[in-house]
Amino acid sequence: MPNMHQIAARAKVSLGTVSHVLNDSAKVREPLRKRVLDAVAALGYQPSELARGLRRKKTSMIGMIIPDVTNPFFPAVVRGAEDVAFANGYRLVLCDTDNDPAKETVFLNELRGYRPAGLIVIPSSFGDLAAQVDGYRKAGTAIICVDRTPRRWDGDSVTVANEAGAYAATRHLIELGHTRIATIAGPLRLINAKQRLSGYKRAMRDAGLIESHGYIQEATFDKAGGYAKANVLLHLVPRPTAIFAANDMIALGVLQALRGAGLQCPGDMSLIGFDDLELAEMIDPQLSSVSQPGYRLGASAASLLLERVNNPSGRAQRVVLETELKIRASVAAISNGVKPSFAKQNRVRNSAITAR
Amino acid sequence: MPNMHQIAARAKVSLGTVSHVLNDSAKVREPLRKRVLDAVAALGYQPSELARGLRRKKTSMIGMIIPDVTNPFFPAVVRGAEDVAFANGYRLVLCDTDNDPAKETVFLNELRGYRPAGLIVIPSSFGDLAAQVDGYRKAGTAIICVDRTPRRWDGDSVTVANEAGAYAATRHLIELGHTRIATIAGPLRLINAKQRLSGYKRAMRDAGLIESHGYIQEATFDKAGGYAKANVLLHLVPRPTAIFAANDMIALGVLQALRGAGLQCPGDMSLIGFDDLELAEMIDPQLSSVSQPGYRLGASAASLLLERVNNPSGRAQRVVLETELKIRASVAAISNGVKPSFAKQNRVRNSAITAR
DNA sequence: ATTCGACAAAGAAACCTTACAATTCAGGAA
DNA sequence: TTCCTGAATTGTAAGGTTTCTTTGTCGAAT
Repeated sequence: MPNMHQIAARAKVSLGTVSHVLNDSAKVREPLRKRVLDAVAALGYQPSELARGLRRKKTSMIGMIIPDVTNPFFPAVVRGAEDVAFANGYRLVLCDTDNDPAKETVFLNELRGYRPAGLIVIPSSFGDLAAQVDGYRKAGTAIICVDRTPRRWDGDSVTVANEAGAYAATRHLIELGHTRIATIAGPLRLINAKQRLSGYKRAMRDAGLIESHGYIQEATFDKAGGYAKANVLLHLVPRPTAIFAANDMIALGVLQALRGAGLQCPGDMSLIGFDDLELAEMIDPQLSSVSQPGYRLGASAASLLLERVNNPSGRAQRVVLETELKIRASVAAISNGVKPSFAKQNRVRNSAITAR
Repeated sequence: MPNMHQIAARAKVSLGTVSHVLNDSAKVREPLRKRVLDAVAALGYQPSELARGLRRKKTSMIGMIIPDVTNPFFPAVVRGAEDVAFANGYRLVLCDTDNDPAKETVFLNELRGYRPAGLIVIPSSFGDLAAQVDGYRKAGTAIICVDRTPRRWDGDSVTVANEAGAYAATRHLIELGHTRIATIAGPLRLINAKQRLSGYKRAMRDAGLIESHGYIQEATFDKAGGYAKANVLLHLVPRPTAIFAANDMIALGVLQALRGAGLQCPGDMSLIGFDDLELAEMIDPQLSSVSQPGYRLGASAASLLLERVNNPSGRAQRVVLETELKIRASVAAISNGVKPSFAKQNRVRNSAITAR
């Protein structure tokens, strides 16, 4: 591959001049400029990002660490981030941790060697990111957390209103007359799973509903997790009449379990998910879900990150995007239950309206 | 960030020794070795992949160019490639072309600057890859095409038996008694779209069915494309009774159009897709589809590529994976049609059994 | 006519690593 | 003891770029 020396030689200018032409870093008189450009075209020269990065101590790569490309929610985020990054001349290095903290650590370590301009992380674990952050910050690499943050994260982040979304979903089930409402939470070491569980709990409390034993299950954020824990819930006595699943993949697992048990949704069981994946409205029955804007999550993260790259100091920003409850066919009013009046949030929080 | 010099100074050894310890490129006596490792740990040293790549003229990055992360088929491929690459110490740089040849060109150009060890490409266009390949090959960068290849591609590739899959799908519809079978093909500049169309045509020919005017529609490989062209098909007279969609996203668009027109699937229209996305069996009705192994496609591509990286010469390999027809609820036998006997492929190819 | 300033271009150093050639050392054979 | 051999270690150049410093040129001002 040709290098700058060869361009310089062919254009009969110095190395520095070639660099200035290529980067617009100083004025170069038109005739010389043209000679350089001609040489570049003639030799099919492509600058080495390696040498460039080595010299500048920074590349135009952005490392993105996600838990699983296979969960359709994350590609949406990736897409958002990619679009913004690309438009600004940055490239995305995608790392899939497979929800494995060990793999996450490896990526976090290795990525430093590429001197990326920034990192967009959807963390899978609490500890490692926090431990690594210092190293990155010292190297002048910006980091932003998306969708979830590690414990006590004090950097930039873009997340959604998980607690409020879960509250709205649970509340909707309550308003339909359900009282035996279970939830399948995500892994509780993840802050978003925790927040969604809090939202569920607060709605239950606000309605004066009592947590039944076993009605709160913790699962991995995938179909298999949902399937397994749904089967646990289905064997409880009394059986819940509604389930709030902490994400749509879990909800899909629930549907599968229901089908396996010969139960109808929403006839025997109402179900609300979280994410509102594109497929939510295509499946049978159409899945109610708390919609979160995956693309915007990624896009905001990328633009915030780039802002930070250009202005490393400055207060950390925490963007929180809204969610929206989409009601579809997977929920039904309970026929034989007593419909409880829903306690006003500000008035009776924690008070004791018992509906049963 | 600390560099090798500082490690060498702290460990009181030469630069070369540090390098040997780090790369296992020569034996180093245990005490020295330990001193080096201690210094590395103490300073939190991380080798610069940039300097390394610059020196070696090659990095351990693999560029992967895909048309759209948002189509669930591609993440599966990515996942397969990522797993294999990761296991071998390579990292994936993901580029999303958004099906835009211009963007593809940009990526192809820019990526060279990073001196990746190899490229895994799902091409969106015919021309550009072919034009770039020479440059890459000269730079010693291996390239492999996945899922599709450009016209006259003579390098490594991993694809599926598109023609056979489409043939099987169409043949199944014919065997159910359908005679008015339409297809919504993908963009015909893509070889896989073309092959699937050929499979459809051959099945029709083999059964002696005549191509009706307008029964072959070309669409983009997404839901919007399927929706638009399905609406065209629904207004044809006589209306087709079955549609073979060139991928599942198109099929989803078809379902949407059917719903919009108040038609039943499979009652009024049988439908088979291609890809067998995970969601195919979750939607209503469950979608029949030609299953192709996305993960294996990616994994094979990555391992083939790595083989080629280590052994640049050697004949180009073309791996073709099998497809499998999955029949689900979206197809039904036609009630009032005459069921044609399906012509044996080897006997009556191109002969004139007319079924209507 | 000389000096000054502005600007363009050239040249050299630095970035961090690896590969290779050169040097040192220990131990065995003569 | 001296020489030789093989292994361990060291020194240095190279790789391609950017950036800083220096040199050179030209017109304007003194």
